[in-house]
Amino acid sequence: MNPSLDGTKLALVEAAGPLFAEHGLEGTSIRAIAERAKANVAAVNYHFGSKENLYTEVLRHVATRVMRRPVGEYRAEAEGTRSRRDLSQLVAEFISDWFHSYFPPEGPVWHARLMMRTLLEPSPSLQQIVDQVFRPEHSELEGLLRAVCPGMTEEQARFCAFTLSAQITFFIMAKAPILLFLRMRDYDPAFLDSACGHVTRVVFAMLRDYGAPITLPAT
Amino acid sequence: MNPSLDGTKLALVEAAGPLFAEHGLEGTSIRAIAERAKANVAAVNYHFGSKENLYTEVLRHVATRVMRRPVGEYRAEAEGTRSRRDLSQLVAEFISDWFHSYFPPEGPVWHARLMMRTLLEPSPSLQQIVDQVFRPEHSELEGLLRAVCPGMTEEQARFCAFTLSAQITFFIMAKAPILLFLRMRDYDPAFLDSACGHVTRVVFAMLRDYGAPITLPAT
DNA sequence: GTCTATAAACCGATAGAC
DNA sequence: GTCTATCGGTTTATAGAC
Repeated sequence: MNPSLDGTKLALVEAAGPLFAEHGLEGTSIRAIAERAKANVAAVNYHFGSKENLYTEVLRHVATRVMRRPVGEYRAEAEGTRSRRDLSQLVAEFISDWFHSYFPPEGPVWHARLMMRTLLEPSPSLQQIVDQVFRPEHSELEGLLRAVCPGMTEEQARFCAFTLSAQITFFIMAKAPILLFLRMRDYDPAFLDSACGHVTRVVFAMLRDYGAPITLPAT
Repeated sequence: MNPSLDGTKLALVEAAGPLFAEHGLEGTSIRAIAERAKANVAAVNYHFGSKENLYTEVLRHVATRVMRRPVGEYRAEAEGTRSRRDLSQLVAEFISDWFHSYFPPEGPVWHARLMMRTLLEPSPSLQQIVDQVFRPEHSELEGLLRAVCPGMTEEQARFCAFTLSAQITFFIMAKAPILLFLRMRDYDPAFLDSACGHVTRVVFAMLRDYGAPITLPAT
């Protein structure tokens, strides 16, 4: 997507990602980034001009590359499905896929955390991120919801999408206190399955309340 | 609650609150706090020993003073209520009170933002905050849910409480992008009413799905 | 393009006068 | 308890050799 990311630039972006996600823009030093990228202290300023520019580049990198399987596919499938059973299955699959895409069995979850942090913290490129990432994705999500539940108004679909986003956002952002609260070391697969099951159940109850012809499939 | 907060100490705590909420612990300098509090640069270290201690003190101040009407009152009332209509009314009132307590018509909303930031960012006193603030409050909330919906297991009540927290958390944390997304300047009362109405509807659908004998009261 | 060296500013914390 | 002055450390950013 962005061929101008050569070796060092790419290394800097990939080193900065997890650091920004964990410590924020102000809490991450150029030195820490350079050290992690095995690059020189001056590399960031040479390649990006400033730390803020690098932050923007990292967000662009995350947004254009590593997002989950497109929501639009589910929406298209939902629009062509009539059977109550198939529609229910489709929604359940979407929620599960979507939930677990933020908690891969292995690998870093800093993409999600960085996105979440960008939501919370005013960043130099927030307007850009909203327009280029959140708006299109949210639009697809609303389309999926309205395909499943044709009776919903636009505003209701928007709020339902918020409810969906809120659930996953919460488990990502509040991970540290949740773990302390539950006296756990890390989210284990069993907990994630329970959480995903609860979210699915809540979303089904919500959509059914709004008139969707769906029933929670037996596990 | 804490009588040892005299003039200057109180001024420092009240000056630091909004700054910590907006810029975080690392992003807020002692000098900025002192300037806002019209105090000397050395005042923070003199009165609190360190910036981190001040942060903890601010959180304690927020937690012990400005939180909403205690959840325990609702729980106690719910445990003594049998009528389906009264129980429904009680739950609806609780959700509305609780939602709107985070969006007062006037006055600062930095309390909520600071709490949210504490959720996101590892702070020196997170364990303390979890034990002293989140755990008791969550316990009361779970109690309320189980009083309304006696069939729920402990784990189910915990997840339902998470769902409740997630909804409000989302509207606070993601406020900036939501406003950009909706092309609004600020949450207006009409939007907040719609949002609260949606949250109420979702929670009712969820609790009914878990077996609670409640019905959404007509507005 | 990569490195060293360093400038210029800022930070938290403290010593000491008042 | 409040203030000034300052220390020691870190930050971003840059100048200049290679």
